[in-house]
Amino acid sequence: MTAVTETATSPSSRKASRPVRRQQLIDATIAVLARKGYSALTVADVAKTAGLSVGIINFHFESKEKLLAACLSHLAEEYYRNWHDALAVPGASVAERLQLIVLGDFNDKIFTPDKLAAWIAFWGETQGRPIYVEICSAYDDARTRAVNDLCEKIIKDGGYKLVPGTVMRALESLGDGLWLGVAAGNSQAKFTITASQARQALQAMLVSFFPKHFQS
Amino acid sequence: MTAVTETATSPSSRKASRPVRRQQLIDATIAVLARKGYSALTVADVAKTAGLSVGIINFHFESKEKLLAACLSHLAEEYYRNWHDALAVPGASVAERLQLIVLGDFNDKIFTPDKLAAWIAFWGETQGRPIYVEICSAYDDARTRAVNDLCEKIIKDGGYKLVPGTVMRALESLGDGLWLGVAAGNSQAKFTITASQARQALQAMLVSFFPKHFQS
Amino acid sequence: MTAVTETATSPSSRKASRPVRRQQLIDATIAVLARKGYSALTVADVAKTAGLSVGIINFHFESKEKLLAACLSHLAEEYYRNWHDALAVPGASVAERLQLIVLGDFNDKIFTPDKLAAWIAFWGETQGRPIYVEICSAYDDARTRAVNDLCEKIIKDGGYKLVPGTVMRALESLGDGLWLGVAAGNSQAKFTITASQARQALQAMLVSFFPKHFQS
Amino acid sequence: MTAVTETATSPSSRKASRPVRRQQLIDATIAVLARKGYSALTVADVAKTAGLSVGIINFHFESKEKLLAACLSHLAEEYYRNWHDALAVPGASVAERLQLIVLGDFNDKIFTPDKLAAWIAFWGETQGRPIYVEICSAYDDARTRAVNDLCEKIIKDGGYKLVPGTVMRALESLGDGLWLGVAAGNSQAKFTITASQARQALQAMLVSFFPKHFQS
DNA sequence: GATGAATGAGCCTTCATTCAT
DNA sequence: GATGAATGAAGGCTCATTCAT
Repeated sequence: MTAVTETATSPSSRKASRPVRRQQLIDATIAVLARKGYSALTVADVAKTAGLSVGIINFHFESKEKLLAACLSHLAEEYYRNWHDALAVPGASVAERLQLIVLGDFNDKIFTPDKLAAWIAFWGETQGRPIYVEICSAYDDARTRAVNDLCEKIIKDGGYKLVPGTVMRALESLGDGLWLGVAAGNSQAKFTITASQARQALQAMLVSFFPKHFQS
Repeated sequence: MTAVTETATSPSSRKASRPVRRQQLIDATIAVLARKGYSALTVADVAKTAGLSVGIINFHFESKEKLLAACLSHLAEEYYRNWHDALAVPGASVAERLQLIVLGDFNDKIFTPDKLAAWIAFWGETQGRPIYVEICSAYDDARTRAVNDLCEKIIKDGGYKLVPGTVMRALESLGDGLWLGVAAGNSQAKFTITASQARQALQAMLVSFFPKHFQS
Repeated sequence: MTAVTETATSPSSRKASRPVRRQQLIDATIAVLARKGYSALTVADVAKTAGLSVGIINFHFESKEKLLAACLSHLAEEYYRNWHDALAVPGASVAERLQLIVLGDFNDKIFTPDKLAAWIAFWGETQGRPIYVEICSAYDDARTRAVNDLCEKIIKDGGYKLVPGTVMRALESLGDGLWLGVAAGNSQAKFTITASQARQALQAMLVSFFPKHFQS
Repeated sequence: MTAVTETATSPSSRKASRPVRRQQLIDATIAVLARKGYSALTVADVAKTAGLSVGIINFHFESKEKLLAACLSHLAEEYYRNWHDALAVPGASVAERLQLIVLGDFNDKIFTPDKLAAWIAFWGETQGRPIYVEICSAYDDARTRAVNDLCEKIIKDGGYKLVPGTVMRALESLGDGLWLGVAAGNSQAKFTITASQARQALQAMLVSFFPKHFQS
């Protein structure tokens, strides 16, 4: 029962299935992005990291550009699924849901040093690359709306004197800023933020905004 | 009395002084960073934007790498001076000082679309480029300490049940996240943040954390 | 009696005989040569045009180079057979034979847009590829000698004041030039040559050189 | 009077004028085309042949493709000027003009082994490269018309029973075919055509078509 | 026999840097 | 000081060839 039947398309086999190879290359891209940043990433790096040859990238992605776009899409979708699944918990109160969605950004699945660094790398390249904005915007809108809804309900429920949009924006931006801060801390030491400090900051904000719903 | 002392250092004069040329090139770098992003920036772009020849860059900065480092240093120092000068206002209360330092990040001097975009571009390239972290860290430490001090004093003064470090981190990260959000909004439209919304979010947080010191 | 002997060698059968597969690939090569030219031809193109996989080419021809050589050999031999068979007509006069051999170059069998284009493509790659010259030279020599013989006989027979070699060269070169001209006309429009105009030019030359043997 | 003042922009000077560099690179392209053929030509070859670095090609021509197009344009224009200037001889009869234009294709200026080979290389790549056809067609039309006019006049003048278009086509195609034949002879030996034999063939054709105007 | 994913050498192109003018 | 043509290393992409299936 506990045995896991490995599929025939393990990454190391000479002929892996298309999706497997693509994922393998996307993972390698994230790793290289984290190690060298966007501007210094080369397809040779990615191929080497994946343990494959350079030609394979254009074979599976047509171009470096499309590999990167696919990588961002992957991250965006994974991020989306993470908070979306969190909301699916049955029987959770509105406040619990808000906490789940907001603090869920620091889950082990998506909150890894490499993925964080990859996200920042993409953010930095948004200028002059409208495609990256496009890739994210649909997912982002859904997220923004979801958080806004929860804030609205809690505000009404608690009779808080707060503007939902402002609170939503504050929570979301704080999350982004903390990711940035944590990511900066990966490379060096002094005065940077740890994941648990990040969660505390977020929690403090929830408590502060909605004292009737959250306790430190 | 009739002599125009600025003449020799006008950017358009054929023989401008070193500092003037350097500033001219740094400004052009910021503009290109905003227009094309870090990875697509070329020295030819910068030179053209500055209305100068390519050769001049290596003459004044030795290399592209050093030009970019100088550009980041310029941004970091300008940012530093902005909040540091804000604190120098005589006779301001602690709460007023905190507000000044936190909302001062949205001053017209440093909060311009191009400079914002340039900052994001540099953040994205922090990975594998320790120099960029080094350039900022001294300034950042001072800032972190300054905000932390103010939070400590306000917490003590108001008897708030809050951990200064956590509040400091929340305020600073929110600021970063809002910059990110505003920058993203420069390129596209839906659901993004404006500068005034950013200030409101920051203000809401201050009010929420320190209700005795701040009112919406 | 009811057995269909051809079945096993139909091009579409999974296991076609070697000669059939080779011919299929040579035909595809001619088609690609005509569509894209020599320098842009890829084995993937050829394979796709033939409806086969890339691997099959090296299996049947060892290399791209050898496929192309085989293709040229095929064209050269087909061309050779075309005029050689024409000469085999029994009871034809010398003049008739010359006309058959010279105008036979415009027969439907060998004078097709694709084959013409393929020939021109090979001519263009003669430089630095002695093999192509070698492939053709044996066939060419035979042809040259045959046409020269016929010219000699007609000149002697008609008492013309002409040098056989010069006439032979003129006729053969005119043929080549007309092929070139017709091929050029395949891709565009204005002022180019049609097959019937080509035949007229050749005929006009025969009439002009040998008025006693040919009439327009 | 005999002293030739070399201009300041000799090809070997570090900063030659744009036209000089371009011509230098076009000449090198012709040489490489003749040595290796179209498909094997690399920009590294061209640069090396010109004694310059690879980067210079894209600097002066943007791309390999445009270098080749410029090369063909150069050949086409040079060819055009050659016969056009030949027609400018004052006091020449119509027959003399036809001879000048037709045999002028074998002038030392344009009839060199390298240029011949380059022409053939381009002819071979006409398929799928409409640009090459476009480059030549305007020049070609003018030429076709000029030869046609001369044929018309001679036919009328001599009362020949010939169709001008057919004669024109025969002369022009013979010229093309002879170029092809001579070019083939550059690389090998047996039974190929020399320049003088080519001129004889052309002359024989003129004599044959227009016996009252030309004598062998 | 046949397939097509995988490999990697080779080529075009870009661009930071140099240096003669 | 300033210019911009020239250099050449580095990187992305193509594609002939291989080989596990």
